[in-house]
Amino acid sequence: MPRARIKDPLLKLPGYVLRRASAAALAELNQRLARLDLRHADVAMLMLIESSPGITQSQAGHVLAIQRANMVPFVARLEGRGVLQRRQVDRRSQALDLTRRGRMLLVRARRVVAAHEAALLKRVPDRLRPMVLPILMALWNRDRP
Amino acid sequence: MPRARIKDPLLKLPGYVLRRASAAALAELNQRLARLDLRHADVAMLMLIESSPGITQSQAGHVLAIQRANMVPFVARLEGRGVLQRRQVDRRSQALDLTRRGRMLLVRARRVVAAHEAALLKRVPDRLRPMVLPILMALWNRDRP
DNA sequence: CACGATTGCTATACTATATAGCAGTTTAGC
DNA sequence: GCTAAACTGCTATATAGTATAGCAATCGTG
Repeated sequence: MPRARIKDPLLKLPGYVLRRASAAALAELNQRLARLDLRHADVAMLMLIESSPGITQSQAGHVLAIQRANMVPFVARLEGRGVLQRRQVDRRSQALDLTRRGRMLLVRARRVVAAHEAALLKRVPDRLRPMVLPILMALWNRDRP
Repeated sequence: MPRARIKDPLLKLPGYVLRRASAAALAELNQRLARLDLRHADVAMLMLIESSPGITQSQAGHVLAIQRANMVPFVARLEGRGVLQRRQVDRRSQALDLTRRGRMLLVRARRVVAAHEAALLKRVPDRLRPMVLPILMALWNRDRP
């Protein structure tokens, strides 16, 4: 006989469920991206640079909430991989651009991300689906784009 | 003149916003808990043990998604702090129980968590609020409790 | 022009999470 | 009952993500 089923007393706490949902989704996404040898943050960066070519390193860090210090090895890795290149915009700022290779990789990465996002949304009942993004944005406290 | 405002092209992706919202909420909670010298995982553990006294270490790890290997220093720290105690239930399993000190700390921690959760929900417009938990549970893929 | 703010960087540290393997123990199937 | 499989706690180790402090050079503004 299996021991009495343990109940998770935290399931009523939105903050807790938010964390668990995020962790699960992130792990899933990273697994999907593994075959492109990418992590979720890489794709976020590529998409951001594509959207704002020539964005500076510090601006990118600001948008993605990556600290200056952590941007250094992060960008260096992507540059070393040949998916982005840095360009001196003045004598302290580095502008970032996708390389041809980066753009091609991004095409594939975007497909993976799209599949992931679709899978996520599909778990939500139809009637609730339109509320997903507004609620997440509100929880993020980022209603103003 | 300020450079053209950079737009975050990821704001339409629920998975991305989920991650950002989770990270922001978690940082906020940990800050609130700092004055009790607790982290979010500590409180989760305390609440779980309170809800299921005598739960074994491995069961607790299973519910909270903490791996066996990582449970060891985690539980040791809480035990060293005198908020929980371990009890040998058979010759391999450790049952966990709150100490008196643990129960008293939990009372205060729960107030902090409640304030945090309330603050989270308050950011969501009234009409959407009832959908928060169902949506997060669905995204977690954990509809079945 | 001078001062404060910004940028990229190094070094470092801490948290969270993950894997592999081990010894002892319990459970389940035969 | 005995053996094989599964489980438990543990050590050791590795990686990812995040955080702080401080530095030198540079830029923007008053």
